[in-house]
Amino acid sequence: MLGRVNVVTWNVNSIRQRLPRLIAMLERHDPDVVCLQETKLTDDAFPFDELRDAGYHSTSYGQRAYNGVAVASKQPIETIARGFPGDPVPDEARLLAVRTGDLMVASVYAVNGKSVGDAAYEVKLAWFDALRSWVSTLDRSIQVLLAGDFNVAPDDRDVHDPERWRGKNLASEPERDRIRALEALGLIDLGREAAGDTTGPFTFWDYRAGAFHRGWGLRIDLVLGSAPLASRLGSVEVDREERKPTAGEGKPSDHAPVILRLR
DNA sequence: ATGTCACTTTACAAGTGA
Repeated sequence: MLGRVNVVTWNVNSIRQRLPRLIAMLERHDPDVVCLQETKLTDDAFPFDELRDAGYHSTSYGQRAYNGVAVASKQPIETIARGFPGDPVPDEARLLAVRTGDLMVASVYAVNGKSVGDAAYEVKLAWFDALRSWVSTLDRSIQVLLAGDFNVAPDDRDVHDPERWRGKNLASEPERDRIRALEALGLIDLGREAAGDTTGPFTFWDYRAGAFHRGWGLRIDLVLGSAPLASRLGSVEVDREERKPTAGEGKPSDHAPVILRLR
């Protein structure tokens, strides 16, 4: 008998800076599983003790200063993968896959790509191709979840101003093709599934230009589930309050937590 | 696009990445 399970994914943009807000988020949403991105610290500096005190096992795949992904869970965690074969930037900590409870969960932080035409953009596309190859090796007849910051707005409903973003990094067609390639393997965009044919909900607002205040958001934090997992879909919500400077101690991340509820 | 933030360093300002 499977119980209700809540999963949160959140790009915290430095777990050191965000720790008080992270602990408050855990108390607010009481998630069973949490996927974190941009922890920006090495494993030896990860706040395992603070998370344990909050009731969570946790596992980190980190690095100094940049990137870094982690998973926390109320259930014990078995690490499945740190990174994946063929990653064009293997020194960058961008994927941590685990087994916890009855789920296989990967915390994902995709290459940003900087801008279309930049060398980093080509790396981004190659990174997604390698990710696709790895996903193709997974048993997708079990409950698999890829959760994290994919740095791609899958279609025009996922950007505040489609014309302004047309062809730009985070919204370009080659990037969107990479998301569709993951969907072609049977993964389902649960955020879109839950939202239906509407705009948003957005998960990221640039720190600059007062983007949050002006509503200049993007939906780039995704929860992609295998069919057996999607069959348990309850809801997907964005905690946009958390993006506000006033929402907690210290400053907000530029990403809001995404809460996936499974039946 | 860019009114910011977080990181680093032959560091105490400036470059990088987002």
